[in-house]
Amino acid sequence: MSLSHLAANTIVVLDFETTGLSPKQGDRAIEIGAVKLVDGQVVDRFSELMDPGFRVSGFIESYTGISNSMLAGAPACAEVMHRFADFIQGCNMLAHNASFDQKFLDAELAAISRDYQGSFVCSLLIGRRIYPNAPNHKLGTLVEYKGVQHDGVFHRALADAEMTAKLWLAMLADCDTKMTFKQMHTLSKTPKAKVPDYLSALT
DNA sequence: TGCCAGGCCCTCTTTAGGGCCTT
Repeated sequence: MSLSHLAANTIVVLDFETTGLSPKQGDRAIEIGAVKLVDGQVVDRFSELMDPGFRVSGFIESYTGISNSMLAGAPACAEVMHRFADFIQGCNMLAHNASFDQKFLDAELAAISRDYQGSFVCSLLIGRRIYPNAPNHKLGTLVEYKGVQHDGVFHRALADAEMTAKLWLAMLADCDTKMTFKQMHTLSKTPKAKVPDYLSALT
């Protein structure tokens, strides 16, 4: 399905918390958070913990604030991901460092034989192109750099998805509010040296 | 035994190496 066959004005901004960096190494999702934007307005939210079936490391407990006891009472990944697959039907998606979230989405949906049609755009890649003078391009840094309001919660899925959505809207405002998802997708893939001048040094 | 992510992107590049980002 091409981008044009999806709801052009609807984007799901998503963020996974996981047991590690690589589903190929056995890592699983432990939380999914997402906000659905229609014409730049939040119209729906998704936030669920999920039990990966094994204990997470102390590092992950500390990094995310998600404890093994919290996960012990959560539904299994398969149950949550079925609901999330329904949530993202017909939508394009956005994430910060999207390749990371996409590989976990692909792995978790493959495990339950579900699929999706949307494409991903990456706010990290866009940030590197349009804010070259930012101290770095971590989500938290760009949120501060752009003065995006936040509640101080980081590394929880819904909070990070909300911040990524606000960052996305700030990026759109800086580039051109009328830029389409497809145009932003193209920008994210444009070699940095070929990004138009008026977009390549925003602050 | 020893290793253990992977895509993007820059540069002292392309016959490569290393930092940045995500958990």
